Amino acid sequence: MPELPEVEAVRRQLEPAMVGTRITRVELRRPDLRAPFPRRFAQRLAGATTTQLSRRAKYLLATLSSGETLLMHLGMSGSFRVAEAGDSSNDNRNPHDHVVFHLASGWDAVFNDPRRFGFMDLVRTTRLDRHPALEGLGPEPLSAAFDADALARACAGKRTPLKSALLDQQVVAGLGNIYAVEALHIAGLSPHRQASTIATPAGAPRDSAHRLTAAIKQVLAEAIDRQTSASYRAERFRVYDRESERCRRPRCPGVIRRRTQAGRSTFYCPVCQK
DNA sequence: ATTGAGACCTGTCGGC
DNA sequence: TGCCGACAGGTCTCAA
Repeated sequence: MPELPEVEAVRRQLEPAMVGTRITRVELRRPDLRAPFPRRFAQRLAGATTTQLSRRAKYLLATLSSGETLLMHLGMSGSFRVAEAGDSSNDNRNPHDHVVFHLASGWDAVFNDPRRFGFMDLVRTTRLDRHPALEGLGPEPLSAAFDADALARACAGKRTPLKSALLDQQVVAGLGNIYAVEALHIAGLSPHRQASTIATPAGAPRDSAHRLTAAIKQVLAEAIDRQTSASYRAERFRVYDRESERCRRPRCPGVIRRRTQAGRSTFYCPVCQK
């Protein structure tokens, strides 16, 4: 599920239950996810209060009163639910509930992750930026730091397909397969063109870089709105998962195609994406 | 240095 | 109905 907008939705869901609240106890139901939990994970969290819950790219960061920060990634299948205390123990435990944060407020924050590609670590807050998971990340796509100049600079000289470049978290941090493909469709750019073609040889942005930057911001902002709005209409993608269906661009006669790029499915309209 | 392929896991879905 | 392969919204590692 989780690209940037979904992670942001999880953050907003967790925030009221966690922030300003003490973690009374942590239940670890297995020793690892993608990697082993850090040593004494549960003990180090117990008694700490979460002062802030923030997001960087697809990572969640819980700043703790203990001077440490809990760094979390949802992988492909990770999710949280906030449950009535006790609702996750007893017989109500779902399969793949791997971590339960018992909170002083009486809520439990339960982490569930069938595929276990998720990740959790505890880091000294002062050394957070030097954590390997975070230090290489590119700009936040919704921040002012991410503009056509930044995108063009990051793509200049890259021989990979444009879509692969968008999935590179050093180019822009937080896009995943769905929204990369959606943004390219909005911008009218082929996923297969070489990434460097959106920049001049000197690394300045071409018109395509401006369009792509705007499209990325638009698609992410819309997705965040949709996640948080009550009137959530499931599935409103332009191209993702729409192979053989009509292109949604007004008056475009194209039919959506699917091709595998770097092991991932790419969906695009061969008519209006150049 | 880049870039692509494979690996990590489990669940689900379509076809036979 | 049951089995089997393909595929899933992410990232890391390794070899060319």
